[in-house]
Amino acid sequence: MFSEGPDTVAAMTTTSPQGRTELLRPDGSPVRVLVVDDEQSITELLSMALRYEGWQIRSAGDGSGAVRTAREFRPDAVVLDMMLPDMDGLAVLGRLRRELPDVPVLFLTAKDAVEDRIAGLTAGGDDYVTKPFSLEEVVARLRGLIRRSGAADRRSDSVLVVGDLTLDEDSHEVTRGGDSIHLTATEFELLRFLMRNPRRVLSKAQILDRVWSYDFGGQANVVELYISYLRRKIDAGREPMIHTRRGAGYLIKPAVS
Amino acid sequence: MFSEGPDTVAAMTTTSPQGRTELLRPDGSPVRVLVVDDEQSITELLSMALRYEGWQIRSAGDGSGAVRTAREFRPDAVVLDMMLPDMDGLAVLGRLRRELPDVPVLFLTAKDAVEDRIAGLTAGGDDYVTKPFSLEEVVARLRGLIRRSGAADRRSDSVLVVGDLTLDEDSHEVTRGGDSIHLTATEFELLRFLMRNPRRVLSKAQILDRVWSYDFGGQANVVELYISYLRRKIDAGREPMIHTRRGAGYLIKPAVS
DNA sequence: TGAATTTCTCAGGAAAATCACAGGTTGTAG
DNA sequence: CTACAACCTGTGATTTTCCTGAGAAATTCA
Repeated sequence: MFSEGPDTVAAMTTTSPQGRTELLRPDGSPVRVLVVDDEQSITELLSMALRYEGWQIRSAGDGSGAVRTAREFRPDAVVLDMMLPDMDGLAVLGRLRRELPDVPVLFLTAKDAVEDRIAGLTAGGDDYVTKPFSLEEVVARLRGLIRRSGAADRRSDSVLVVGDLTLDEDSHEVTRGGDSIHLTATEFELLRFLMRNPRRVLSKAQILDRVWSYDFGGQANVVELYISYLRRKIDAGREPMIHTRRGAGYLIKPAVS
Repeated sequence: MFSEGPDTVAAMTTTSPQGRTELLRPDGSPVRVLVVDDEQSITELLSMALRYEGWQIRSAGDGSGAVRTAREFRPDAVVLDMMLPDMDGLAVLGRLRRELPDVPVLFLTAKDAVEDRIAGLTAGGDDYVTKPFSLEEVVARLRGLIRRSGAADRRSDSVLVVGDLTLDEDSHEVTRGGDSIHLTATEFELLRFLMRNPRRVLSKAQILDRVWSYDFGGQANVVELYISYLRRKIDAGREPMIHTRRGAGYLIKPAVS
């Protein structure tokens, strides 16, 4: 049966007190994710962020450790750096596949070495992000993989809704009051983060930490700038949904409060 | 001078306040918090304030002491100064994470060092306050962290209610009789402090100590001024909820007592 | 490769918040 | 009733925070 089986991940969702929707396994236990990267700062960063999603995390620093942990931990998804010290990423993948045939993998890869090798791999339903990534990106991709891998129960949809504003995480489509709105990649991620935490004040530091890459070293006022861009596209001439809490941060909420 | 002597002492020694919602762990035992700072004045100040919340406190003055204490004390949350004598704040964080993977951390950091060093730290749901902080700020942030981490028993919600007045700590929204009221950051903190101690006289000294930063060197009548602001916004044309006890302090209570 | 798009820095200016000061008001002790 | 202490609040200076235009740098796409 699948009471303990990690391979069946129906994408049940439940809503926590904060209004956050969490992915859960059919038996109500938390989703399990294995993180594999040789840089410890990366595994720690990812573990933190993914635990905060309510998931159960294990990490490994090399290929053999990954295979060993996978066998015992039976994760529902794997985050795998393609650049590991002991063996080639493809070799690790092969061994993982033997242990966990149906588990989706999110590859981490350097910016340049993308197209050739990865393209083929993602054909099987896997996905990848390039380093340096933003946490929102990793979390979103992972949520998508897990959601789709539990094909039996695909009730959870990928659309966030706040008031008359909608954002589709799969198609990247954004509408307000029915009108389609074009956003750039960064604008999209910022809006997604806001909409995943509606009616909640988010500080500029929080936003920077989640939406921008972990190695971003620039000015903190990019957040102000992109809020400004979003307002121009989303609140333009309408009842504003993005609000400033001076000295605290920003929040999004339905217009007709 | 703003110490009235007897009144202050009387109010300070009042035992467990009624109407205060206390955070407890699932087994009913008090929440445990570890405070790490090398300035003893700071750890003492914090320990006193946090104990007053009904929490169990331990403190450490350096990184190695912090790790040692954490292992044995198993706190539900950690307050961590990023500037420690023996090791880098990030190093301490790493070691703490290994001991206590799921424990939320509240960082204390200098005002200017925010931009560079905080990057990535709030990613896992952690939070930070800048020195000099106000005690209310630290307590509120800690309560938020503990609440969200699930260490606390009841998934207590973030809304304070006194009569027809409500204050939401997540959205920073304040309403009276359904009408939304806009408050500035300082007004918000003052009202939060009053509402967390309803029907209780709070001296100007107490208010100054909790709501303003510990290094505030200004005139004591800022409290009067901000009470005045609050009244204008909250009691405007309604049955007053904020009352003056001449020679003693202020208190808030439901209008139709 | 060149053009279009996107990301980000910088800086000026607007808006808001904080606080000191001081004169007015109210409660109360004597 | 008087005088004083405690409290209230208008005014405005100072500081903080936020917004946004302009353009440079980087990236993407044809």
